[in-house]
Amino acid sequence: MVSADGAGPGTAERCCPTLLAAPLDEDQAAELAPVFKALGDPVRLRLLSMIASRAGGEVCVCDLTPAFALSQPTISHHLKLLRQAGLIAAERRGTWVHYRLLPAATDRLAAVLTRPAPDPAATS
Amino acid sequence: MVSADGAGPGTAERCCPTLLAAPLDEDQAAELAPVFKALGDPVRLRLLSMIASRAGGEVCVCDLTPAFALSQPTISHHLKLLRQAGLIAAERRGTWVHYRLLPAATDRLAAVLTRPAPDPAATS
DNA sequence: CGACTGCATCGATGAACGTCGATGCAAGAT
DNA sequence: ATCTTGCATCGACGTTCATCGATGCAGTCG
Repeated sequence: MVSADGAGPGTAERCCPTLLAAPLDEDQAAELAPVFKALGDPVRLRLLSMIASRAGGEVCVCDLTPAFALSQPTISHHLKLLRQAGLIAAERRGTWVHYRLLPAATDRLAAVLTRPAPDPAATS
Repeated sequence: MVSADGAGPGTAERCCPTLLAAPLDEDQAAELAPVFKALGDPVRLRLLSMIASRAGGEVCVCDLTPAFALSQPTISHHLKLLRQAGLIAAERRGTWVHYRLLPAATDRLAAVLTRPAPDPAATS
């Protein structure tokens, strides 16, 4: 599976996926952009927030849909995009489908946007 | 009593809209989404990275344009979107226009995507 | 002064996106 | 088995986006 804070060798992650420290590689940009694009919609942002801030870590779709003035297929569509971006995961339990956050994704984005250091000994 | 950083109970959370702690407000989502949308493109992601990782903190457009296989108007368009999102700022010095990162924007996004606490008392 | 360079803006075009109603499928209820 | 509910998928429609060539504006150089 995906190693969130994988420190072991052989992982597909580079050493410094920090957007603010070194120029982003073309492949890295192509990999990161869709995830940011998934967050570039108010509805998806609120959906992710509702899922992530849930105590049990899981939310039923039946709790998400009535929170918006949108049709049920539209909410399902946004959830699918968030799922394809690797931000959330779905699990069917009986009649209902529960969604939960995949913290590795948000952790990665937060790391990408975090300034590593104010360059203490960085001369040339 | 604790008076360092307002970590006590009843802390006002209006200053720190953490996406992963509480359901995002509709207005907050509408304000945050365009910024994420600006990052949802590989070209803009690389542009921002090239600007942010510059030592002097400033990059001339003439250094950015030849780094892509795109026309100059297209690069200018992407820079405009990043500027409108509040991520970068432009300054004209003589013939050339220099862009620099606005760290407040990326700091805010990083904070939004950061998990506040690793569940101190909620471990099973 | 006029010519040239760097960058932004304009108008157009094809692709992608957000949204909807209709429909399909899975699982529980009767 | 049949009906009902919860959710995903499909097809369609209008809007937005990414990209381009052409053009305009600001500053420099000869």
